[in-house]
Amino acid sequence: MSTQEDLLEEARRMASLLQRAAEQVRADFARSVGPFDLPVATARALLLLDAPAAMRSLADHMACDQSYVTGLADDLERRGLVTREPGDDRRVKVLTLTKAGAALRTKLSRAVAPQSPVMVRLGLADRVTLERLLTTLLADQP
Amino acid sequence: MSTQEDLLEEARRMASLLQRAAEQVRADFARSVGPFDLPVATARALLLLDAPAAMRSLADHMACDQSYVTGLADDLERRGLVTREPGDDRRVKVLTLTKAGAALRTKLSRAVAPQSPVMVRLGLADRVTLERLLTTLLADQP
DNA sequence: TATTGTTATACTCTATAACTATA
DNA sequence: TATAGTTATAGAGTATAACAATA
Repeated sequence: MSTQEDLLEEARRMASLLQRAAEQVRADFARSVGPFDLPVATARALLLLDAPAAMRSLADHMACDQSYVTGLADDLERRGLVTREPGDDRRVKVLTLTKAGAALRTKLSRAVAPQSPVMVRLGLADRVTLERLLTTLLADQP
Repeated sequence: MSTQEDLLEEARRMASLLQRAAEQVRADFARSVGPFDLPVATARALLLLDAPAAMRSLADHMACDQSYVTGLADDLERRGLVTREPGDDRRVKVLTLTKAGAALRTKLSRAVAPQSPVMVRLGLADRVTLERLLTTLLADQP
């Protein structure tokens, strides 16, 4: 009997499962976005632009650098999906969906969410449990 | 009643939690490997070389391209941790841990798993549940 | 003809640093 | 002084394509 080895093996298995689940989520999102001819990051930004938002705020929500958001905003603007206008504080630029942007965002959200493996493969009770476990796992993370 | 926006929001929240959990696992692995002065990918290869393996086989286990393994094998060999010798099929090169490689692999495996956040933050019952949910989520994946 | 491993190169994603214009 | 956004550049990580040796 080897309790220590069992624990190590369990840790390895859990780590692998979490990595694969995350990869599945990424791959599924990319697959859902594919038909829309949008870069994945651009699609993610579009979906987050539920309401008008400062670029800095979008960077926070995407957990990325502000300089990266500049490129995404360029792309969204080039495609006519957002406007980029000064806010009250004139350093800020507010991204607001155009009519076309809102329409595309709606189509995108209809394509993305229902096909998500988490929503398809797990029932409501399981999703609630999974959310609780992952939240515990991530508690007090920096 | 559940609107489209509610579904999207739930899917997004679950995706985010899974991404963050996976990132936590990666960060923890990197932190554990840190003191060993090995690149993360090299450390991962070292841990997988439990037994001698063809480079192609290692690429399969790491889910990466063969050309990438060439670089890892170069690194491991440079450090004196593996030998790289022709197999029966002389196209194949077999990676085998040296004495130093085996010793380092043992130390590494002891350092990596025990402080894993999954093991520390979740009790046994929760880990069993999480494993069941993730396995369901990943069932029948290509 | 197909496969292993190698090499050189290219690509994707994202961050860092320096800058400007406001505040 | 500090912050929002921009620009140019750099780096990590990994793949692609062409190739030689072997099957």
